[in-house]
Amino acid sequence: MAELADDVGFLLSRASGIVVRSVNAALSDHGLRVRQYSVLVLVCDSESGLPQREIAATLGLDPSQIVLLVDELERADLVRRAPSPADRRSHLVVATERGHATRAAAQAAATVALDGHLRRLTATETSTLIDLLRRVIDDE
Amino acid sequence: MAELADDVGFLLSRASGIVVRSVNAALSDHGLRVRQYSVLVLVCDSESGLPQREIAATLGLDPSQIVLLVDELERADLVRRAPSPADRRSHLVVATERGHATRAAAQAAATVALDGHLRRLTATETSTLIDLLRRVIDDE
DNA sequence: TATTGTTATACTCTATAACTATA
DNA sequence: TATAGTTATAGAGTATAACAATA
Repeated sequence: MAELADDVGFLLSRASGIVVRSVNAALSDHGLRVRQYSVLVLVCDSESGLPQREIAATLGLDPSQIVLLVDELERADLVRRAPSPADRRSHLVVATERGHATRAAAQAAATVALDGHLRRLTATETSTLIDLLRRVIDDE
Repeated sequence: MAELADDVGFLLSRASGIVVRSVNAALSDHGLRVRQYSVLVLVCDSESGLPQREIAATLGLDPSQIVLLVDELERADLVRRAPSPADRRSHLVVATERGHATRAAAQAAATVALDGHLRRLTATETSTLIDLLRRVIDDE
């Protein structure tokens, strides 16, 4: 990896920066940024809500960061903290009606923004990229 | 892209975060972080130094950010600002002897850290990843 | 007028440590 | 004693705007 243009680390952070920036711009119409959005998506896709610890693990963030993200989502009435029936220490983060609706609209906007950056890749190449990125991540 | 695990944006930022974190840890022995390091690499690989504007464009950063990065590298005696013969507004950032030596050692450390995350990918797959990332970036 | 480098500022993201209430 | 959530803080990264010197 002599050249910077061949450095996977550099390319990853550059690509990530570019994509995150434009997805953030697309999400701003919905009052979201990528981090809040990814929490919302996880919660919406869960059956009966998720404990914050699990959200943190899935997103690779520290649990203390989830607190603030959920605070913001709760303030916007997109999710709420429900008591966990099994463990009184734990909250289950559950999406509200408004949360589900916002997620759908936000996801549509995010997809458009993302697709703009993937338009030079075929569907097969995009799948390959996803597979390769997953294997880099799983390695952690 | 229903699932978060299939979202290229999420995967990119997650992979980038993981790799940057461990490359930063590897570079810390050399008093560098990835952003300073990437400036150093660019400067070392240039024939006769680079104007800051060009560094900014290549790295996708704002010129005002380059000022601080070059300040730090200069303070560590890894680069120096030389007057540009052609344009008195512009400085050419040039690597010092110490800069070249540090770059070599830092690059070796960064490569080890990076390879740790790529070990599940074949050489061909790594090349494919590089190609795909470049095409996502070029699209900007 | 436009461009290079610079300074300043504000905001977001990341990283830790410590605290509380429960288990 | 360990774990879930929380609070606090500091540092790094990102985004803009404005300015002086020079083109």
